[in-house]
Amino acid sequence: MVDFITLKLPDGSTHKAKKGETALDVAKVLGIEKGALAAKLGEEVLDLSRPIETSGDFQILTFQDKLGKEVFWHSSAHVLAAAIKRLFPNAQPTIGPSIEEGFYYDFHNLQISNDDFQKIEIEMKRVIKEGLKFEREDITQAKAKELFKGNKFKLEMAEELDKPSMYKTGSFIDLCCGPHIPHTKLIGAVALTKLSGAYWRADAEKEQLTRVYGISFPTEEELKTYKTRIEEAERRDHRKLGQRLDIFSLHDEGPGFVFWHPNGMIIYNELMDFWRQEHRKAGYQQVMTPIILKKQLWLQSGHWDHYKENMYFTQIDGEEYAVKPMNCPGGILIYKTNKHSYRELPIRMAEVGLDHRHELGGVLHGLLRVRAFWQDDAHIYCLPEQMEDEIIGVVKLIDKFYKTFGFEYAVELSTRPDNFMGKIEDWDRAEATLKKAMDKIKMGFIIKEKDGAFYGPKLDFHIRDSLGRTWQCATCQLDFQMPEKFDLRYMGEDGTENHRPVMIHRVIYGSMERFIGILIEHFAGNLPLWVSPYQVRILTVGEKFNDYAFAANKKLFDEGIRTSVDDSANTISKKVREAQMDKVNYMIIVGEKEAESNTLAVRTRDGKTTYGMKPEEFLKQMKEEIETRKL
RNA sequence: GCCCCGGUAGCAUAGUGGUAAUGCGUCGCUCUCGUAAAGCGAAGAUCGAGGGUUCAAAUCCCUUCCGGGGCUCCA
Repeated sequence: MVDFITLKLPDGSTHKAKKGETALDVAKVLGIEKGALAAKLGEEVLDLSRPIETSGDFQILTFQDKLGKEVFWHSSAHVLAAAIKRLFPNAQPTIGPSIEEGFYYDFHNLQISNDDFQKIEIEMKRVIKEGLKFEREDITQAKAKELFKGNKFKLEMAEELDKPSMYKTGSFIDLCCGPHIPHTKLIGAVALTKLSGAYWRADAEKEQLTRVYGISFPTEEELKTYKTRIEEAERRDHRKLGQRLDIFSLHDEGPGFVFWHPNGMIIYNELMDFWRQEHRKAGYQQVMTPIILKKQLWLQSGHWDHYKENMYFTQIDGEEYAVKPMNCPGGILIYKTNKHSYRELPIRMAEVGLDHRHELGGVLHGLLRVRAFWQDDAHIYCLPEQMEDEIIGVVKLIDKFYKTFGFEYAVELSTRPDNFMGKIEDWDRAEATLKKAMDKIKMGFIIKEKDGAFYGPKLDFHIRDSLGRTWQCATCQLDFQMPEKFDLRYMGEDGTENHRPVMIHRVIYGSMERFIGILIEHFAGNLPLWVSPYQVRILTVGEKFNDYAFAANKKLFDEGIRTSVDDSANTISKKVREAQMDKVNYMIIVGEKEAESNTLAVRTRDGKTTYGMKPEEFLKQMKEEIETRKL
C-alpha cells in the first residue's frame, strides 16, 4: 500500500505525491524541473534528491528565489573549496557560506594573492565541467572526527554536532548540512571577487584565515550583467567624483580628516541652510559647545570608561583634556546652566558639532568613514509623557529630509543589550514607546534584538550606497543614563525638583561627511540644482560673443545663481564635454543666434537643448527649481 | 589592529637592475569653431619616506607612512 502526502503549491493548488518520492520527481510531474536547484517543504529546504515524507507547503526553488540563490551560492563555495584543495593540498577548509551577493570560503594555511584568482577560477570551471554530484550522507560523530582529523576547525565543528552530515563532490568531502544543488554543471558562470583576512569564529584572538570571495550564476550572461553593474557602481564612487568635481580631498598629513574645497562647502552650506530652516520650523534652538573639554567631564559622562579607545587626548597647562567624540556632555552643561520648569519642556537643543573619533586605520573610507566629522546633533529634554510625540516629531523630520533627496531607507529598532544600564522597566517602557510611535505613523521597521546602546534603545535609519552597502545616517536614541549621571532635573507641577527629564539624542544627516558622500553616489554626481556647485555654465561659440555671455552671466549671478563663463579657446564640443563631466546642471550656449535675438540655448545634463529661451524665463524656471528643491 | 594589493609630474598610467615614458590637465601660440576631446610648442617627477644590497636601484631586501579591497554573514 502506498501512502500519499499532500503538497500545497505556491499558486494555491495542491498536489498529491507518493510518500518517499523525491522533490525532483515531483518537479518533473509538475513540469517545473527546469532551473530547479532545491525544494522547500514547510520551513525546511531540501536537496532535490531527498525523499519527501510529510505533507506541507511545497515549493521548487530556482535561482530567482532568495533561498534558491543561497543554495546555489553555498554549493559554489564547495566548488571553490574543491578547487583550492586540488591546487593547494595543504589548505584547510573551514566554513563557506553564501552571503547577500555570492559566497566565500575561509581557509587556514592558504597563502595566495589576487594573481592566483585566474588559476583557481580555471580549476573551478574544471570541477564544474566534471558535472560532479553533491552527494549527501548522514554520519556519526565518530566518523566525522575520523574524516576530518588533521583539520582542527572541522573537528571543532564536528564536536558541536549531534547528527553530522557530509557532502561529497567528487573527491572533495565537506562537513555540511546542506542543502545543495544536484550537480556542479548547474553553475554556468563563476568568478572570484575579493580576497581578505578573517578570523576563525570572527575572533581576533583566534587563527587568521584567508577568505576568498566569489560570485556565480546559472549563465554567463547573468555574470556579465553583474559585472556591468559593479562597473557602473564604481563610476559613481564618491571618491572619484569628489576629485573630479573638486569637492574634497584627503591628505597624508591628516588621515581620515576631510579637506573641504569650495565646491564641497557649497554643498555643505546648502544642506545646512535647509537644515536650519526646517529645524526652526520644528521648534529647535541652536547651540555651540567647545571641541576640547577637561577629563573630568568625560569621566562623569562615562565616555572615559566606555569610549576611551576612540578618543583623542591632549594636555593643556599640565591638565588632561579630551577632544569630544560626541556633543552631548557639552550640551548638558548648557541645560544645567539654568533651572528648568516642566512648562519649558520639551527643550530641543540642536548643535552642529565637530566630533573626533579615532577609528582604526583599516576602516577609513573616503567620506563615508572618517575620523572627524560634523554631526547635525540635537538633544531633546522632555517629560516622560512627551516622549512619544517627540519621537514622532523626530521620525517625521527625518522622513521629510530623506524624501527631499529621494532616498530609500530602512529603519531598525535596537533593543536592550546584555550590558545595559538602568532599570529594566524603563527599558521596556522606552522600547514600547518607540514601537508605539512607529506604529502610530505607520512606518515599518526591523527589530534588532539586543543591539541598543548601553544607555538606551534606538531607531537607526540606514541608507544604501551605490555599491549596495548600507550606512547608518539618522538615528533617534533614548537615553536614561546621561540625565542620571549629570543629575538633570526640572521643577514639576508639584513644586519639587525631584524630576528627571528624558533625553533624546538624534541626528538627521548623521554626519555631514557621510551624508554628502552618499549624496554624491546616489545621484552619480548629478546633484539637484539647489545643492549643485555648478548650476549654470555659459559656453561661448566664439570670442565675438564674450560680451553677451558675460552680461548674461552677471544677470544670473546677481540673482544668486552659481554661474560661470567658459570663454576658453576650445571648440564648443569640448566645452560641452567638460561641462558634462563637471555635472553642470544647465549649459547655456551663446552664439550669433542668441546674441542677435537676446535669447539663450539651454542644454540640460541629459543632452536636451531648448533654443530661443528668454533670459527672464530661464531665470524664473531656475528659481522655481531651486525653491522647490526639485529632484 | 589583521590579510591581500598598491604609492612614479596636478590627475590617470607605462616602465622589474644601466639615472624616467605616455595621455589628460596647466602655460604660450595658431584656429573663432553650434552641443561629449581642434592643431603646434613649452614647463612640470630627486619615482611616498628612511635604511640596506650593488660598480649601478623607480625596479631587489628591511622598516615606516599613506591609500585601496575586505575582516557582521558560522557545518
